[in-house]
Amino acid sequence: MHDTPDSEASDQGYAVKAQSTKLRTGAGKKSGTKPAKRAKPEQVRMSPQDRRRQILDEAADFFSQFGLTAQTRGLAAACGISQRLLYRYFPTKEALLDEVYKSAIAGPFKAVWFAELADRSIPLESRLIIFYRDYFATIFTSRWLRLFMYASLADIGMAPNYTSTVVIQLLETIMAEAAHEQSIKLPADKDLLHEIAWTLHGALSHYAIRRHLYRFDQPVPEDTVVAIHIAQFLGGFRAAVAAAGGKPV
Amino acid sequence: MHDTPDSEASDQGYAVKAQSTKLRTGAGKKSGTKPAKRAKPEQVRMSPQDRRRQILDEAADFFSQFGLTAQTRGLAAACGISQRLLYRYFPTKEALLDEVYKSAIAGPFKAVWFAELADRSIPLESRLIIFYRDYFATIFTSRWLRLFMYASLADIGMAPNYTSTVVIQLLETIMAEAAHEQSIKLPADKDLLHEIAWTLHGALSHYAIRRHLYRFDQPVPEDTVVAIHIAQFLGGFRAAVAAAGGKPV
DNA sequence: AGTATAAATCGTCAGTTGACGACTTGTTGG
DNA sequence: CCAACAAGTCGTCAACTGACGATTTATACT
Repeated sequence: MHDTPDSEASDQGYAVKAQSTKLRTGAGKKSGTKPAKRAKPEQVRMSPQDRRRQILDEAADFFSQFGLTAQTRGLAAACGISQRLLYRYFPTKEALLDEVYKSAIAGPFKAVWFAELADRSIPLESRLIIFYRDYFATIFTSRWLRLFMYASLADIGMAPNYTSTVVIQLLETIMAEAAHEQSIKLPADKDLLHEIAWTLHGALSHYAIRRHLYRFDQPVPEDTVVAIHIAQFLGGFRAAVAAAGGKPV
Repeated sequence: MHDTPDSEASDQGYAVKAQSTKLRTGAGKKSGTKPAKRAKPEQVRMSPQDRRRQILDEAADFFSQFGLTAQTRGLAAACGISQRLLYRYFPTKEALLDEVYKSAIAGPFKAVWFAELADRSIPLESRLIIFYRDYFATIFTSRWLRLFMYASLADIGMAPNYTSTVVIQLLETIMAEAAHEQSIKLPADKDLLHEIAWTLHGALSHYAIRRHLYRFDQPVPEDTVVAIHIAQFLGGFRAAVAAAGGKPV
């Protein structure tokens, strides 16, 4: 009955396989056959804080993989707990999803990025390369992108504001730096300005989407792709600003 | 697998035969009550071809709006028919989804685009503007993008090949034209070459995603955005090719 | 009109799925 | 060692959902 109840008949592909790694067959928790070096080897019962954290982390992976419509029973199985226990930590599935969004989507953004992008002691091209390397490791991950996309499609409106606000700030920073380095006067229209920055950020976002969502083959190394896009952006910056109506100085 | 349910007329042969009375009644139920005789305004019973077409069209809208996990009962209601009738035209929900994918995702691509993009009697910038204007009206629609995204996330692998193959062809065409107009020698590596073209196509794809999936405010007119991105691409083309390792001539 | 055909509906079944009351059991402090 | 607290599980309900046999009925053709 228990023990991998997901029959292969699942037509939607929700199958939660390979979630074993539990091995919770009694065997006490002491005199571990496996030191594991973990301060908290494997508690049969966890503190509410740890359990909650574990559920949220597992849920981020789970829902990013199977979508927000995936079932709570599958999530419970992935956590190695009963489905009922989820409702001890979250009143409803939707409340759980809200928490997942906050911790896994809005959480990872770093404030340092603004400072690093504005550090004019380094060439802008280098700054951009460094920034995007980190951005790919933090934001443009399979988990983040899929969760964000599922949430966007579901129109849950979860926190589109926070995310978009931060990204807009990044775009403006990049624009200010590029304009400064190339001595170009930017258009006064903020929306137009954002659109120019999107030629870079959107292209790299789409590259990430291609990798993690469309699952296109991606033979070219990530660093090379980033370098190409940044070169393209800086090389075409003057032309883009001109097309947007700004006057080059 | 697309077999007809019982012993219905296998419409495979008809394809595009009956185009008559294609008057889409939308969803309005305001027309006559029971027409009964001689009244062609609203048929109580439709021909299998028309009904099938109607279901597929409605299904594309429906699933693009609510996702591929939306229920067949909802679709039936949207079509104004009983849920059971769906199974007279499609053996399973999955078979229906396959057909939707074929007709609404793979279908809209136009072969003319290749010819138009390669017409060197017109400046490339103009060709690209014309091409993307059409591409936005045909492919970068809310319906297409959402369906494609849902399908990609579900990993149904439906027909990623066809779509990606066509897009790759478009990318190569654009690259060949840009290289010719700017007298630049392209890198031999196809993957690298595609990546350069993606700086344009990916950026515009992402713009469309922003509009229809993320639902960002989009105050800048579409034509302006397209113009900016194309200017950016052509202006930075040489730099991008150089970054990719190609040698400018 | 009358009848054959098939377009369309009704009713229902079996497996899901979010939610939760009631019960079990590991852990802690005395 | 043991009682009390709470972490955790069991079983179940009601609504949902894909699928389909049985039945009704609009339409075309005598």
